[in-house]
Amino acid sequence: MEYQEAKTKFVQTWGALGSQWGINKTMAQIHAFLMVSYEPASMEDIMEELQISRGNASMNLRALMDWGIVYKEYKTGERREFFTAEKDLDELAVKIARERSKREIKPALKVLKEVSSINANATAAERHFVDQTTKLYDFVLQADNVLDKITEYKDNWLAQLLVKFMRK
Amino acid sequence: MEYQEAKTKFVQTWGALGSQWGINKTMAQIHAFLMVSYEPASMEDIMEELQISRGNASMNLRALMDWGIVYKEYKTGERREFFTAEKDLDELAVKIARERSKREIKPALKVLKEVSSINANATAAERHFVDQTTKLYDFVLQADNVLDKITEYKDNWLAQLLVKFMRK
DNA sequence: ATAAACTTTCATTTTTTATTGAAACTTCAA
DNA sequence: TTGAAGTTTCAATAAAAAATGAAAGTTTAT
Repeated sequence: MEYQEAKTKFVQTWGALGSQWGINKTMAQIHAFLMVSYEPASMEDIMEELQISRGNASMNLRALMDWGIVYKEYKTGERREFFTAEKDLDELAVKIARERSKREIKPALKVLKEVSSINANATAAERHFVDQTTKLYDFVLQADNVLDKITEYKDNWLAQLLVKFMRK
Repeated sequence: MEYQEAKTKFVQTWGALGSQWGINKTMAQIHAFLMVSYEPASMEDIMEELQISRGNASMNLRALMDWGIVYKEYKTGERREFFTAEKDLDELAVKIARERSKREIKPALKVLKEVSSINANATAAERHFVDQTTKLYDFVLQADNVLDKITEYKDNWLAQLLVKFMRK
């Protein structure tokens, strides 16, 4: 396989993976492209490489910056803006985990708490509902806490986790 | 909040969450509904509760059974099939983790290995590409291994994980 | 202050994904 | 072995999500 072919394949695959995880395809592709770019890329570079429109590039770059996994860079004497991706994988994982916790897990917890706190124990079905949603609340809360703890380590959390589990 | 209202809210919320995680909305809603159903539900019950067509219900129930998180049940003397959800949350998490590893992580690893193994070190850009994709391969492989290890525990893996991390 | 160089926004269009529903299929009791 | 009761399939349709592109908005050098 040639370099160019490999690069395209990588970007496409990462994009497809993204869309299975609730991140839109282009957003994942831009990130993939920047991850393997040796130098910061301009918006033109990105549009060219991924064959996407200016608007699309602009919106997805903004989203990536909101997530904190892509940065703007300025080159002295250059009017244009350049972009780079967070390349440290531990840092990347931590940022993604935090963002998803904030956007998805926290709001879900709120709803779980609400629905599990209703006053309903007249019938067996009602008691079962309260019981199940309470368990789910506890479970998700605990999972979110583990995520928090893990991301506190930042550097090398994954390796540490593996060691811990190997030891068992 | 009343029982019925809470139930609907729970099903809707779980459905929305599902679609952010690459599981389609109806599939997640059916699962949520079955999770909090006191008794096994028939396809009619599900169609009625979620206001969906027979085909939709059938296809998504099949998918849930393929994932191993919904089971068919037969009642003696009843022609119809009934469905229940896996209600043990540890078991549920393990099954979902395994399924996604198989469907998404394993194929991604294969591509990462491919593209990181190309013979390309003529330019700095090429060397950077190989370097980055190799790191990514190692990282994802390690993450997948941790997932494997964790899910081996089955019962209570989450609590154990928390304990391990608290101790540190 | 101006205009060239560049970026952002958002109404419209395209693409992708999910849903419907009717026909085909299966199962079982009589 | 038939047909009623139920389930599955899949081509057609609908809904949702993403992408386009042109106009509006910024920034900066002169």
